[in-house]
Amino acid sequence: MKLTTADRIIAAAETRIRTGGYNSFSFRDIAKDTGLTNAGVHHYFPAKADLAARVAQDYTARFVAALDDTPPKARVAKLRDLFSESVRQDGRMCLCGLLASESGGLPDPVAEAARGFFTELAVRLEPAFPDAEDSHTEALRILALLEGAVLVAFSLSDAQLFGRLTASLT
Amino acid sequence: MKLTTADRIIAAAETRIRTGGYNSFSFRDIAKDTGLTNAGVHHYFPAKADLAARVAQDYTARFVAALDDTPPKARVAKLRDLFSESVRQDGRMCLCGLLASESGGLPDPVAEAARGFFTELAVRLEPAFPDAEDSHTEALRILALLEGAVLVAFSLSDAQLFGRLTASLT
DNA sequence: GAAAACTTACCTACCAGTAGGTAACTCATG
DNA sequence: CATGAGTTACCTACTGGTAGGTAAGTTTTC
Repeated sequence: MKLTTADRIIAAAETRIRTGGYNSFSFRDIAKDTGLTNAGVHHYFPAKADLAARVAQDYTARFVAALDDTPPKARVAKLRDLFSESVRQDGRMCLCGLLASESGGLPDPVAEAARGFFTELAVRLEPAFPDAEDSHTEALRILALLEGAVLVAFSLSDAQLFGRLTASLT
Repeated sequence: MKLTTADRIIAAAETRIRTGGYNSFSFRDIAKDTGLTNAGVHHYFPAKADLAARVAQDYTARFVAALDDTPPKARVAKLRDLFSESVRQDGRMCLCGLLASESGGLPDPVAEAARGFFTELAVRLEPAFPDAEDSHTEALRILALLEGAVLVAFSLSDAQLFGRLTASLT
């Protein structure tokens, strides 16, 4: 199954954003990455915000799908694995963690898409804490720890560090 | 005590970076903020990387000084307070957390300055864990949790959330 | 009066986004 | 089955605006 042009654009944009953030890439960069021209990219995504929001939505959807396919009790460990892969394989930041941190200066749809990553995943993590007093906060605590661990490991360029920082999540 | 022009530039740049990241502000923005011109800002900081690196160094120095003034056992709580203030008062991200997440696309001196935030603070947190097997990792774990909590609270625009996410640090 | 602190004026490079065209494909009609 | 209408997927060429940065002059301060 071949990737559509739109998907290749999305993939290129994800890589670009995950290395330097929303303002670090241009349509021309994406054009070079995909073999298109500036206008060719605009044909699929009229505005930069459209593209970035779509990238964040697709990224979130992948995580959501993986959690929905995992029994509640195993979801924390599953999410840790997903984040771990992200750091280890790509040596890159979490896309939505990066966008969230920049969200003060982002177009609204992009900031909202980044927010969606946390709210959507939190909902899927809550069933993992059936006995907790406040399972929502508990879920967000997991996400905060994972995001922080990715951030520190990424900054220090130490892929193994992520595992040590999140050892408490079994 | 009046602020020097250089310090006003640094303060303006810190605010700008903390809302949208390194690539979201320009010399012209800083000029407007300080009442100077584009070239006036360049007079103090020849290149953008110089300015951003200096902002990160000053930011780090403030945290370092506060921890050095605090007895080892109270440092984790102190750092939590500092981060909490950062979120509550300003409603902004941690400067070095943001820069660290963008560091894949940043000039080297800036990325290194952001890294310095973690390494410097980790060293000061280690004495808080005299019995730990690996006090360095323990210190980085604290930093990861704090950064993640700031990130999530910032993204969801919920200042109180930070307190709940970091309740385990007493 | 010399150094420090600026300003005006400018350059080159790049940005997101647009106007208008073209080649190829789909699909209904005769 | 052929034809023409409409659509998709691009491209070339360009716009107004902004980016970081600089050269040279003016003002302020000591």
